[in-house]
Amino acid sequence: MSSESSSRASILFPLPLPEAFDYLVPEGLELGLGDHVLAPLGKRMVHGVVWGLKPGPGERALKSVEAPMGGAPLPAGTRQFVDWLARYLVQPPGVILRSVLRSAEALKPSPTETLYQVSGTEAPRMTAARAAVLDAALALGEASAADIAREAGVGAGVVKGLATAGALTTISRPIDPPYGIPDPEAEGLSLTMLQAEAGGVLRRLVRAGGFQAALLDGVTGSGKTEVYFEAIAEVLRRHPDGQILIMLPEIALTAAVLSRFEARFGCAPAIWHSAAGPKVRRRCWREVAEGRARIVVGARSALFLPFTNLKLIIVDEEHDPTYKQDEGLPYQGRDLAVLRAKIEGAMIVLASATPSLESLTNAQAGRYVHVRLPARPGSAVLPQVDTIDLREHPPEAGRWISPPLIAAMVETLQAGEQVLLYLNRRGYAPLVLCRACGHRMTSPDTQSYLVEHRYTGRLVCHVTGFSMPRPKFCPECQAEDSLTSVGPGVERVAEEAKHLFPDAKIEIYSSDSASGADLVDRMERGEIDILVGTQIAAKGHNFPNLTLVGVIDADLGLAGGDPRAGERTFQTLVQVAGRAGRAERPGRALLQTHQPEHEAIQALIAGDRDAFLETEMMAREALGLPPFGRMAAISFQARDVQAVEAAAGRYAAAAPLTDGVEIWGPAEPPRALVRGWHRRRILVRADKAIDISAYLRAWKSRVKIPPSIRVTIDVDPYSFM
DNA sequence: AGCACGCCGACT
DNA sequence: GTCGGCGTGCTC
Repeated sequence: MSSESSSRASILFPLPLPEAFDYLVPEGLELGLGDHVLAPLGKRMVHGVVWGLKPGPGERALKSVEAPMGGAPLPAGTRQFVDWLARYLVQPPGVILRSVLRSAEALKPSPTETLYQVSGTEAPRMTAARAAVLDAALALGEASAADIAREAGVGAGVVKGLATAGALTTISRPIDPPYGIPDPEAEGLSLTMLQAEAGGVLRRLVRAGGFQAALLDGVTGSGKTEVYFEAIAEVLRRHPDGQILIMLPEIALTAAVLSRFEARFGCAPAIWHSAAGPKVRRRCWREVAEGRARIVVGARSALFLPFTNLKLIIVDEEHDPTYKQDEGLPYQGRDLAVLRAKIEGAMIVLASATPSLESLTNAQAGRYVHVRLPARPGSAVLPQVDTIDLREHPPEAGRWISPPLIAAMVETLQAGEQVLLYLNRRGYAPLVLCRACGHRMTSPDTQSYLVEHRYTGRLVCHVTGFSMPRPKFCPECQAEDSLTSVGPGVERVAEEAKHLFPDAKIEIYSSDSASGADLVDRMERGEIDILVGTQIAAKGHNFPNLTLVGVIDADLGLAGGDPRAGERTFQTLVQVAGRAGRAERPGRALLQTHQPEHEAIQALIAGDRDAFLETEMMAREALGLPPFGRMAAISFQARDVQAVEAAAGRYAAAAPLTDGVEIWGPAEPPRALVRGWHRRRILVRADKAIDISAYLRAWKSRVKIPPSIRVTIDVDPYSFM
C-alpha cells in the first residue's frame, strides 16, 4: 500500500440525500470509519460521518474533506443499524442518521472547567497568601480556582497567579461529569421463589451471551422489574464495559421508576427522553458514545444512541402503543429494539403483563424464550373482575354511573378504601350539539367534534388544539342557550361522583391535570377517596388502599375498523383492573358494558388471557394481518385537495403487480383534513414471505411526486382505522 | 435540509 | 423598470 496514493471517503450526512457522497481525503489526514468530519456540500460546510473508505482518487472530480471534528467515532453497530433501518423503513440513510445525531452539540469540544493542582515546582516570591493557596491546593487535590481560594481564604487571583508562576498546573476537564458506576450488589434482594427462578433464567441467558430475546410475561404486580434487574446485575458483573438500555413508554419515565433503580444499583442511570434539555442530552449522548455510561433509561428514541458495547436491552411494558412513533420518521420502537439487539449481539427482554400478539406469537414459535411470572409476591391477588350490563342496569338519564357501581362505591368508601373511576376521555363532554337545530360543534379545519372542557369553559379540538369559548348562541340557528353537552368525559364523571358523594375527596387525573406526580402521591397517602382518571391513571402506580376500579365504558375501543382495538381494550382493562388491591387487600373491578358477551370482556372476567388471544390471533390470521402478514401505509399530504388526490392516484397506479400483495385505496383516512392539510392514504398488505420494504422501495422508485406533496411511508402502521 | 436559480406580481 | 414571492432542482 503506497502512502502517496490519494484515497476517498464516503461521507453520510444527516440529510435526506439518496446516499453517502465521496470526498478526497487530504494528504496527512488519517480517517477511520465512523469518524465525524466537516465537508463542503454545495455552498456550506456540513457535519457528516465517514461511512466508507476507498483507495485511489476515483473517476470524477471530488471535493476534499475539510476537517475532522473529533469526538468518539460512531460505533460499527450503530452504523450498521442506520443502514439496516434505512432499508427497512424505506428512508434515505441520512434521515436515519439524523435521528442518531440528535445531539450534535455532543460533538463540539466539550465545555470544560479548569482545575488546579500543585505542580511541585517552587514558586518565586513566596507570600503568606501564596503559601495558604498551596496548602489548600495540596489538601484538595484537583480543585477549581474558586474552591482553592475559598479554602485558603484569599482571592481567586492568587490561585491564577501561582498557575502563571508555574507552582500550580492546570487541568481542563469536561464539565459534564461521568455517570456513577452501578453496583450490582448495592442492595440485598428479597425475591420470591418465583421471581428468583425467573431471574435465574434471565441470568443464564446473559451468561450464554450473544443475541437472544426473552418475553418476560407476568401479571401486574408480579415483580417484573425486580426480575429484569437480575439480568441487568448479571451484565454488570460479567461485562465490565457492557452497556444496558432500559426502554420505557415516555410517560412511565418518572421519578418513582428512577428512585427504584437507584435503590437497587446505588446510583442514578443516564436518562434519555425527548423532553430533556440540550445539556442533559449532550451529557448522555457523549457518555454513551465514549462507552462510559453503563445504563441508560430512556424512551423509544434512546434506541438511536451510539452505544459502543451494548449487551442488554429491556423493553418494559412492551405492548404499550406509545412505542410506535407516528410522526416524522414512523417506526415501532419495540421491533427496532429487537433489531438493534440482533445487530449488537445483545440480549433483549420484552416485559409486559399483557404482551402484544406479535411478541406472544414469537414466544410460541420458540423465537423468544418465554419466561412466565405467574403469581404476585405476598398475599395480594388479582382483583375479581365483573361486568355490569348497562342494558339491564342503566344509569339515570344524563348520568354515567350505574346503580350497581354506585352500591359498590358506597361499600368501598365506608370501609375507608379508595375508588378509581376509569374513563379514557378527557374533558367534560365529547360532543356539544344544539337542541334546536341539531348542529354539532366541530373544529373549523377538521371535521372532528369539539370536546367541552368545563374547567376552562372552552370547546377544544383534541386533534389540532384549536379552542374557543363555549358560545351562548348556536352558530347555526342563533338559538339562545340551546347548546347541550352529550356524553361523558372525566370531568363530567367527577361531577356526578361529587353529586353522589358530596363528602368524598375527588380528583381528576388526566393529561390535563396540572401535577400528575402530586396526585399520585396524594392517592398513595390516602388523601383522595375517588380518583377519576384517563389512560394515564392505568399505568404502573401502586395504590395500596385502592380496592375498587369502576370502568365507566368498557366498550370504548371495541368498535370501529381498527384490528388492534380488541387487543388494546383488553390490555388497558387488565392494567386498570390490576390497579385494584395491589397490597394485602383484595380488589375488584367492575366493567360497565353494553356487550358483556364480547370476547375481550369475557376473557377478562375469566382471567383467561390465552383464550382471548387465541380468538384474536385466529381473526388476524384469517385476514393475513400482522403478525401473520405485513402492513404498510403510504400517506399523501398537501394543501390542495385535487393535488393530493392526483398524486395518490398516480402512486397507486404505479404499484408493481406481485402475488401476495394487496393494495387498498387510495382512500380518505380518518382525519382527512387537519389544519388545512388534505390527506389520502394507500394501505398495503403483504404475505409474510414478502419483503415489504423491498417492494415499497421498488414502487417508490417508479413514481415521481412533486415536492409540494408530502409522502410518508409507514412500514408498520399501528392503527389504521 | 439549505441554497440558488428562475420566472411572474406590486413597488421606488 | 427592479425587489421578491416560493416552485424546482442539486448538492460528491
